[in-house]
Amino acid sequence: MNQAEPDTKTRLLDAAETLFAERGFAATSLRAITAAAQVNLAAVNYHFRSKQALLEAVFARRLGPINRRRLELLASAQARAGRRAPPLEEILEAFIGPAFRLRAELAGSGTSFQRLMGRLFSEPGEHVQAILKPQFAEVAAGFLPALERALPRLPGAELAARIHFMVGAMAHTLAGTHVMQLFVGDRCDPSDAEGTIRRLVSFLAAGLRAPLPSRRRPRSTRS
Amino acid sequence: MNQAEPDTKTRLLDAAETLFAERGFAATSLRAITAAAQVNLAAVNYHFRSKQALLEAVFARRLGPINRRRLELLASAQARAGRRAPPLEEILEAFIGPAFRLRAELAGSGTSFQRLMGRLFSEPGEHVQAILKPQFAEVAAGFLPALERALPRLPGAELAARIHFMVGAMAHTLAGTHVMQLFVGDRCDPSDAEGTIRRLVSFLAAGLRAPLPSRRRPRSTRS
DNA sequence: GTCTATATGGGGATAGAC
DNA sequence: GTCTATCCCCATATAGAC
Repeated sequence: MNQAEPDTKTRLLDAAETLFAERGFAATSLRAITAAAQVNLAAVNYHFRSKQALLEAVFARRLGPINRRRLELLASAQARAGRRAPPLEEILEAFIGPAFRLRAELAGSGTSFQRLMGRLFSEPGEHVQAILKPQFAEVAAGFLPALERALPRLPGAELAARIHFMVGAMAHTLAGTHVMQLFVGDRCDPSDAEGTIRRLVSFLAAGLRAPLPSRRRPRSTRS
Repeated sequence: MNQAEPDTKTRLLDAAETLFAERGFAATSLRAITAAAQVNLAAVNYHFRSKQALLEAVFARRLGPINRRRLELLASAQARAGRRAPPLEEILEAFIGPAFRLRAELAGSGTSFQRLMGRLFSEPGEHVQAILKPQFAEVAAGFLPALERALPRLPGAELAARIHFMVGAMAHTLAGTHVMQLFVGDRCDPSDAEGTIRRLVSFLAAGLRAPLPSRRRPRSTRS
């Protein structure tokens, strides 16, 4: 429990989290992880069964608390709203906030897990998907009805597409993009979690409330 | 030039495009690629120099035309608008459309490249970033001023953040997410490119025009 | 241009001493 | 729980015959 010298298992989790986030799962060798953790190579297969199981453990450690916090915040927003639907902004804040506040709460390693989580959404591979499915099924069951109530006039297919966009914006921001430095320069401060959350909530709320797209664009812009 | 039997180089590009999109770069072996292309293993190092160079060739083949089309569409929108700024929706359509119309234009392999491009935005690794930088610098130079003119009252830092969100939504949609099937079921038809473009433009235009987030939320939602 | 064969290194996983 | 040593497979890349 001494923070100066965590035990082997924790050191492995920390190192794996960082390296998986930086290089991706397939490109990270167990040798690199054990070297970074200053642990023997065989320790991975003793404490975890395999590289795959190590990845699962990395996620299990963080994702549970995040999703619990999400549902807590949603529940308290619903309690405040009484019988009516909570405001869209509060629903979004409940979903987004816990993920982005990791960095502040965990100091060093919060950043890595944010990046890892962001990347994972667009990562292929069935093992990865298998990790996330049960975790997200629970939050989906809570947030989907809330969003439907907050946006009662939005058709289901449209809501589905917009949730898709929303997750994309969030995941990309969590991943801490690289390419976009070209567009935006360094005017974004990624360590300003509260500012990022406010901006994201404002952007997404407006997008989710957007008027339905017309079936044909008003002015002909044929490609 | 016979489409029934493309030459070895093209077969390799096609197979690499598909497999990189499905499994990621590091997780795809040259053996898998040559097997899928029904080509000898050594052909990769004859036609391209290395695995890395093969990836670059896969991108060079598609990204150039897409970005050229983007700038053409932007230019024609600007021509229609005369001295005024083109409508935001037309700018977005010019940026988004060409990427999503790949699928229709290329039949089979368009889908793979869309997925690959979407994933690449959040992928780490300097080689990958090095591929995209020069390509995107050009489109950024065209679109950034156009967006600034279309959103004259938006502060620069805010615009930067929102472009970030925009790219995330687009990349995630291109990647053809997996996890989100839980949220949305199968109510999204990914083959409906025009529908997706319309929805994305509508969502993003509203998000980009969103009111500035207040520095403190009106109602206290402390975490 | 295309093949076989191989060089060379790194990967995950494990056995068994301590 | 931790270490050394090693098994065994697969990776990229190349050499050289055809």
